[in-house]
Amino acid sequence: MANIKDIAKLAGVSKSTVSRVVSNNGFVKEETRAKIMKVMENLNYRPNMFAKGMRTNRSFSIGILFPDLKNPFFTEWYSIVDTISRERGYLNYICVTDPKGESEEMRIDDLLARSIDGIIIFSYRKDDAFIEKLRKINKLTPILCCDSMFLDSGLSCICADGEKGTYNATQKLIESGNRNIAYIKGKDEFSVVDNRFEGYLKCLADSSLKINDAHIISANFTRGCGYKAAEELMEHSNPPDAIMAATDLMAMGVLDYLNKKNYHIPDDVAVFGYDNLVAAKNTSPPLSTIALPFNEIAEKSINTLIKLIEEDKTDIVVEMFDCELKMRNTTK
Amino acid sequence: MANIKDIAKLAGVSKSTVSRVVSNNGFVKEETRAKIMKVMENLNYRPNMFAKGMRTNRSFSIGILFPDLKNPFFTEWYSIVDTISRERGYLNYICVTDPKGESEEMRIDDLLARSIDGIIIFSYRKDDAFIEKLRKINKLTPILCCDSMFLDSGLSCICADGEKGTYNATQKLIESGNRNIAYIKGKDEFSVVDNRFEGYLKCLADSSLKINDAHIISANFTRGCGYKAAEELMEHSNPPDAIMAATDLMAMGVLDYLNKKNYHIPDDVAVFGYDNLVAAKNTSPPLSTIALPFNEIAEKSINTLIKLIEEDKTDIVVEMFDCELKMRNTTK
DNA sequence: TTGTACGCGTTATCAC
DNA sequence: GTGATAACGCGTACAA
Repeated sequence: MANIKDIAKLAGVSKSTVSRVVSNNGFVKEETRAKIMKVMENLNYRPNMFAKGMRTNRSFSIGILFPDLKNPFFTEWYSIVDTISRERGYLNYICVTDPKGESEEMRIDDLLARSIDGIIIFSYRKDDAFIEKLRKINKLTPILCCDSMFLDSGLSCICADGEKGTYNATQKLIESGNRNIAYIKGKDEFSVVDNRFEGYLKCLADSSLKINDAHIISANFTRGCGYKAAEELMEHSNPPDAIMAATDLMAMGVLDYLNKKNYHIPDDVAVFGYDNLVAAKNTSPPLSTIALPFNEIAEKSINTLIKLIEEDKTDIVVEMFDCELKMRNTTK
Repeated sequence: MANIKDIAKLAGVSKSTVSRVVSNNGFVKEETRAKIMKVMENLNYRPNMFAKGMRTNRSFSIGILFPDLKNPFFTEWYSIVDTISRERGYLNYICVTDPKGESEEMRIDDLLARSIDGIIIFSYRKDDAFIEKLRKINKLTPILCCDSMFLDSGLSCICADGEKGTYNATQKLIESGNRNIAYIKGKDEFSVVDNRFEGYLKCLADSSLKINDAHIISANFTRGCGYKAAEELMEHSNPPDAIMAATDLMAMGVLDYLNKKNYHIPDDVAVFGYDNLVAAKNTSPPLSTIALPFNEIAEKSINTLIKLIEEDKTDIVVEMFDCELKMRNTTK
């Protein structure tokens, strides 16, 4: 691949002049610039990132940690993020972390060893030692968290207000006459969406409805788990008249069960999901759910990280986005 | 951060000796080695990847190009690939390419500028100029293609035998008495799965069934497109008694339509998908489909690329995996 | 407005 | 076994 010296020779100038054109700083005569640009075009010149990085200590690489790529949320989110990073000259390392075990910290070390410019992290973990490590790293390499569980950790964080969203959804169910509202939450060790559950609890309390422990189930985020949770709920001596799930995927499992058992939705049982997956429009019946402002969150995440990288490395940015209720046919 | 010179000074040796210890090649007296190791430990020394890369032209990074992350196939595939690359000391850049436009070539240039060690590519494109460019790059930087469309392009390729898989599925439908088998293929400009279509054509020909042009629809890989295609097929004066789709996602759209119009599946119309998505088990009724050997393909892809990188850079490896029919309830 | 010269942290090639 | 030294491609004072 052509280097800056080749360009200089062909354009009949010195490499410093080429460098000035490439990095767009310093004065270059318009004519010279045009000529150099043309040669670069012809040779399809790209600056060597190693050499550049050695001088500037910047890699224009970002590390992104996902705990689980199978969740459609991440891919949706990443499609947007990748577009923006490319536009701004960055490329992303994608690391899939294992929620069990130490792989998160190891992946972070791998990334750091490659002198990445910043890190975006979706995580299951939140123990103090881990947070402390992140905070330390953040002093040199900006970290952006995308889980509400990091809200008060002294780290930058862009996420959706799952508590408020769930609160509003619960309220909607209550307004429609539901009084026995069950909730399928995530397993305790994966506390990513715990704040959603908080919204449910808070709304019941505010509405003076009693919280029935038998109506709260922990499941593992899969459709199958949603199915089983619904089974457990509906076979209970006092079955609920509405089921909320912390994710659409689990809500779809609930629908699978209810449909199979010929329950009438929403009259026998109402169902509320969370995420507004594309697939949620096509369930039978179409799923009422809580929509995150996907695009805004994705755009804000990457733009914020790049801002932190390029401007104020040690700033802490925290922003929460409101969710929106999508009332479809699983609610009255 | 400490560099090799600091270590050398503190250990009272030259940086060449430190380098020999770090990269573990060349002879160093055990005593000297121990002393150097200790100093490195104390200063928490990490080699600078920029300088190292500049010298060796190796980044231990791999670039992966996906045309569309929303297809669950990719995420499934990548989860496996990422695990293996980490084990072998690599990290992956993930680029989402835009099927329309030149973004593929630009992303490849971006990757090359970062001196990635190898490229894995899933692509929509296959024009001669593009292939030629890839072939040229492949002389220096190993490229592995994961689409059957690259089979005869002189590039390394690991993929599933979509032609044979579709041939077998078509045969199965014919054996069950279906005679009017429609096929929903991809748009012509996105020829990724054309070989699947070939299998359909070949089987019809081998079975002396007439190919009805009105029963062949090009659609755009979404669920909605599958729906519309089914609508077009079923409203035709001579509707089919079976519909095959090039992907499960489109087949699911077909089911959406047929269910809505209260067709009886599979008696009125049989349906066959392709991909064996996790979701295909949960459609109503559960979708008969063609399963790719996911894990094997994923493992083989990354291991092959790393082999090409580390051993025989210019070798060409081609391997095709057989598919397996999953007969569920959308077929007789 | 442009060119010269040097250094960034490594590894590789010598010579000792 | 070890050390000096030359690259690798780029950015940037400083000189012209």
